[in-house]
Amino acid sequence: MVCCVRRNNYVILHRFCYKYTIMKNKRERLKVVSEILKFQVIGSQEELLKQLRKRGFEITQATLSRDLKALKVAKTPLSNGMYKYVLPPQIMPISDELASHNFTSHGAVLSLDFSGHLAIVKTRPGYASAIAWDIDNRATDEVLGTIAGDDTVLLIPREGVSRDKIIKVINHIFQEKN
Amino acid sequence: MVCCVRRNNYVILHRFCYKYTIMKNKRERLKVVSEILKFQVIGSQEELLKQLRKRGFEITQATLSRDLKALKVAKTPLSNGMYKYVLPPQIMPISDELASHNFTSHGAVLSLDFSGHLAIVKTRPGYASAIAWDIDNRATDEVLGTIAGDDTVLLIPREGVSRDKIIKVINHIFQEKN
DNA sequence: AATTTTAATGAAAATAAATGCATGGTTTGT
DNA sequence: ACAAACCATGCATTTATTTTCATTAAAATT
Repeated sequence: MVCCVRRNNYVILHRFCYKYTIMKNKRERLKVVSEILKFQVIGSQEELLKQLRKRGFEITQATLSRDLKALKVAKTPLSNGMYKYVLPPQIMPISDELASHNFTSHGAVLSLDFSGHLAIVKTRPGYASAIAWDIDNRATDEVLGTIAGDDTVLLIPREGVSRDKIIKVINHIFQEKN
Repeated sequence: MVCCVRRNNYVILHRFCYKYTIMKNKRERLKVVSEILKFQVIGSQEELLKQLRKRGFEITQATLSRDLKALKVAKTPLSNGMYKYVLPPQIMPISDELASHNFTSHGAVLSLDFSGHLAIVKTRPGYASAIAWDIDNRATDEVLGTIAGDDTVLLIPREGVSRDKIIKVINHIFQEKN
């Protein structure tokens, strides 16, 4: 940006337009890809492509393959025999814009408690299903399944998963900011 | 496993031999695959196959694909433009219980797993209630009750009912000819 | 011991994913 | 502004991976 100071108005305008037209598409697309993969179980590029089309991105599988490579997205097998594309753990910071779409990070999760090997997540009224869905999709390794009521989620940890681990995972998924 | 107590020595010996002859090959192979992936950058199954051949394992790429799936090995892009197969963070024991049973014939039932004395049935979205109803009505002897969410059924077995029994019953209920 | 089930596997078919090449805009340097 | 170097992308193709089908050995059941 600093370098723009040295340039004349024409060029600055030029670059401005550029950022607004071309690059934005790719960046935006990568962001959207991240968001989709963060919250959904996607097992193939074709599948992901459909999701992107829903959101107005008209690209081919070739481009998507390159995008996934750029994002370092890995394809991993799940316990249920399917596959899932997963984002790298730490590399992708969540932008504020994206975070704002994630209503769950706005305090919908109120508490987490345990009874025996079961966990109970309390949420704001009406949020339980949404929260449960997030848990299902983002903690598949630690959580066997969830059952949601209106403001309560029953969380069944996998065998051998400690309370601490559950706490950590829930915290990670629903932490206020990233 | 408890059931083995009831069996005679012949059977026990028989099973022992089995584990030692056949299974050992596969288990050994999976171990070796893990070892290789732990220390080398492997970018394709063919490449890994070569390493295995070096070590005396004569299998095809199809089998390797299955092995990698069983080990939950993910293929991830590297910064240098190549790919690498990576082991999952914590090496989890493979749920043979789950792997050995297919619920796909019914379509709506995706998986069955256990945590403590509870069982979790995963279904396609929206099917949980219907599945739970079927279970309630057709497995009254084995199942105390169920609670259904949207895509998850919490199944509470009666006291003294084994996991194996539950697996069999669920399989039986949702079996369909192809 | 005979019969039925289950598990592992290879071969081949079916999918899925990666890539070479070409094209059309973009940016940079002059 | 012009030329050269770039980047993002689609298309076609290649390469890679997954799955289906059939077979065989092994294990459970009767």
